Amino acid sequence: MIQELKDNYKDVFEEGLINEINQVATFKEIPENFKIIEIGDYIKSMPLLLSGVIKIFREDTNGDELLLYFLENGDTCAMTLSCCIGQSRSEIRAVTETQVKLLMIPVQKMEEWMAKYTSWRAFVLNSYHTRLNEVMETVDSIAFLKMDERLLKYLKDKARVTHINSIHNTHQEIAYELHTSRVVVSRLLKKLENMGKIELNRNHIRLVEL
Amino acid sequence: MIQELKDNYKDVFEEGLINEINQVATFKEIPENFKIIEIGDYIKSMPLLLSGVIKIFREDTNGDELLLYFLENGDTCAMTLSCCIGQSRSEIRAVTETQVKLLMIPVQKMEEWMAKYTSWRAFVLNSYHTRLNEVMETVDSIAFLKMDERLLKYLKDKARVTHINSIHNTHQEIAYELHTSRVVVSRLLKKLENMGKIELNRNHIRLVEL
DNA sequence: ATGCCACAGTAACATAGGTTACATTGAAAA
DNA sequence: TTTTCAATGTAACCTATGTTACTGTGGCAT
Repeated sequence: MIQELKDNYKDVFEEGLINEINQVATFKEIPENFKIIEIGDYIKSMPLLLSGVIKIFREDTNGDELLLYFLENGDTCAMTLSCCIGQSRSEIRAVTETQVKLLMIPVQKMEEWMAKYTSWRAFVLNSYHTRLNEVMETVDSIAFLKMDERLLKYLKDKARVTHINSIHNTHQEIAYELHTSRVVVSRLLKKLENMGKIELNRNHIRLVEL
Repeated sequence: MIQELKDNYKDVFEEGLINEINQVATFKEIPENFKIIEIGDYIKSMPLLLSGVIKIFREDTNGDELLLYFLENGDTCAMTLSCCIGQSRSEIRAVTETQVKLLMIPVQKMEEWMAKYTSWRAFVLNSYHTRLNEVMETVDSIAFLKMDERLLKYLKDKARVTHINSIHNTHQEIAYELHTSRVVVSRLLKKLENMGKIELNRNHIRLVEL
């Protein structure tokens, strides 16, 4: 029995389902900063996150990208869910933020379990619900917040999901994820530092308050 | 038997399900510009759209609002779906754009059918998939497009869902839906008119090309 | 016909954020 | 230690969009 599966999902799935997952799922360990899914990919199996953090990106036709949200332990990517079901291509890119452990579940099992297990149906629907809310929160950020507020939110979100009070990123990387420019990020970070909200160091940023 | 139910869903749902829907659903006819769901509402039954167009809005804490997307014939609001299931409050506002006809389905039936009917499961999952993609398209618009491009896209989307080549809105109303100001909308509409893409008239705008 | 008023046009200005260019600095490599 | 270079700081400028304020106008009500 895969230990993380039992630890993370024993209160979510009934025992029979956990056993089935244990039998058919493939365990994978993937290093930090690794591209798991690219836009346009066909999805053959559904990932279930056991540990670590995954970043989900959206990209436009010019290659500009934007961070949509983070996936944490216990999450699954609803985008991938619907790609599995709908036989359609991925609309997003998934990149590991930290080292991750995950289970890959064959698509046909997904369908089978939808009919068979109440807990699986609840899980799938709940994943969609969570993801939908997450994308809407992203809409809120872009539509209603100014760049300095978005930047601070980004830093706090990143600290939350990684459980580290310190962000190890260059300004350029942050700029890509927020779809702005390095100069703007540097400018606003300095402003946040002057306000006493963060401390700037080379290659990492410390949040003063969480 | 509700005629629109049969007409719209005979290829989507198996006959038994259509009969069940016909028995338990309540038929409603609602006039144009009517608020169906407000942010914070508890949802007791799930709406199924038979005809007409519904607008879905997001709002921030200052009361600023933003159009997320339109619902058309055959759609259901996935937000509502997940509110039903998760017992949570609505995160969005729903307003009729045209007169609409819809069926209200009790929540407990939804759950029951998830176990019983393959076609219902497919429908629910497909709704989530579509809605998720729609919100992501909204993210794209806000993140990657300039206001004049967003404006033109808005006009085209509205023309598409209403099947009318002419938009009957004041500049102020458009400004609210795009979360910008009336002056900006007027300015950019004039620019689009000069480019030959639209024709401006009092209280309505005609799209030259679709 | 006349007055009223919501709607639209437009100028002038303010500001956030994007762009270019260059200086400074910390840390790793030689 | 010295060199090197990615990372950061910062000034100066540009553009899109938001804001304020005022004008013009079509159509309805009296």
